[in-house]
Amino acid sequence: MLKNTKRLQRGEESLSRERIVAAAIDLLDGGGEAALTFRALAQQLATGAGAIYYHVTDKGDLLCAASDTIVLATMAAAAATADATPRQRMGAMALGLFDAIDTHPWLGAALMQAPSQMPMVRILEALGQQGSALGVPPQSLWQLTSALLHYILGVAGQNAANSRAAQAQATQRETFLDTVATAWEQLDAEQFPFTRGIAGQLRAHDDRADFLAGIDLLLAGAGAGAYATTAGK
Amino acid sequence: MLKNTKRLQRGEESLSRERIVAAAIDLLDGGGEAALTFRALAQQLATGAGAIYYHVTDKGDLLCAASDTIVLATMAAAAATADATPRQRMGAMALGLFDAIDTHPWLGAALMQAPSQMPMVRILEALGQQGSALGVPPQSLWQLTSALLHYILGVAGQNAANSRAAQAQATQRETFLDTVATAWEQLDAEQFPFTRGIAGQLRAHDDRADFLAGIDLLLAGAGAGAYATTAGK
DNA sequence: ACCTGAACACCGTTCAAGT
DNA sequence: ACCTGAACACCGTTCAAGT
Repeated sequence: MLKNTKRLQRGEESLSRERIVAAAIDLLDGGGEAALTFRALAQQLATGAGAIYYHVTDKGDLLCAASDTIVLATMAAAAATADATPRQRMGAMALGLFDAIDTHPWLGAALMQAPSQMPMVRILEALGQQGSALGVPPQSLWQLTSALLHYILGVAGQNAANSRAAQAQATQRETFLDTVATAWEQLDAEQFPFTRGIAGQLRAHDDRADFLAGIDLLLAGAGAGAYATTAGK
Repeated sequence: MLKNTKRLQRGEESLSRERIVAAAIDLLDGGGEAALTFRALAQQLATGAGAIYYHVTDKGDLLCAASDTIVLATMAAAAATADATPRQRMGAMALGLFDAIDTHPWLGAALMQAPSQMPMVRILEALGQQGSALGVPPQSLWQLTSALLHYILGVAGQNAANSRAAQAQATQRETFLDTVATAWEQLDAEQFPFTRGIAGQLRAHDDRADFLAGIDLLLAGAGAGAYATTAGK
């Protein structure tokens, strides 16, 4: 069904919010946040820059819609894990988000910019549901979920910044962290003994494992271990 | 001692990194991140936009220097607290950062953008030193400090985004959160039962207290309570 | 050495005009 | 209703030219 008066080529679809969001994700994945431009988007969609505003309010709206597409898929996949305890599903969600941000680094910054919008609400909802199922008492649920959310957001932002920095230097994430570690090791010994000491761990560490360790810390602190006897480690 | 050939008015100082950073902080405090512009900065300093680049590498460098000025003062104040346990000093640092970000909302986003730069390193160092003093075993220190750092960063970013959003709507932070809570209450009951349920708590909650609760969760999870018998609550 | 300010290469967003 | 694309009001950064 054609919505355009203009004759469309075979396989060509009329402009729509979904097509715009899909093209936006392509641009973001390809070249990071800087690559998402209304002009670039218009070119990719073979239309004018102004046409996009007919389907999208804002650049913020666009970023939010792009984020939501990915978050929706990620959370649905994690929630659907069969034969899993609430604790395991919670881990799957956290890990799913971590990986999603790893493959779409722009997602980290996008989530930070709209903390009360749909994508974050979806995450909050999923964490809250698993927390309830875990048996965390209602009075503690707010603090636990918001702490988890803040933590996830912090990791997201950090990863986004790191991959942005790595991209700016045209190096891999790994060699970028190595540069940072070396810089830390050359800090003043009097002022920065601790940072100098852990620089090596920065080089060796496993982002994913550390991320999960933080989630464990929060859940353990909330006493989740007490309710979840079958918690996966 | 004048560095300029040009005759300077009484009280006028030649351009310097410190003067530029101070002016940048003024602009940021006055109008948020959007207000920091090389043109605005040049005007405030009665100079040309290009002159600033003689003292500052980048806009990123400028933001980093501005952040560091505030973080340095904040951490020094918290570390200097007399008659305090390491645990209390840790709380003072976290709270000091929270308040600093509250009065300088742009700081939240700025810290997120440069996670391995000086301002964040200063925070890492301070947390690590207190963690050591607390008696946290060296093997656990990396995970604890990086989890704390991520968490603080997440809260920082969230606060920054909230105050940006409130400013965009020209309302107070409080009425902005009220708007969000109302939106959450109108979400689909089937899909978002948890979020609907805690919307009220979003309205009533105390940011500062929740922030501290998260820190407590992490420290408790790390077993810090075991080493710190005199931990302040 | 330090500063000037015009110029460059971009942005997001708007809007008269078209179909 | 939907699209076009020029125009507007900005950006950060550079650089020849000045002192």
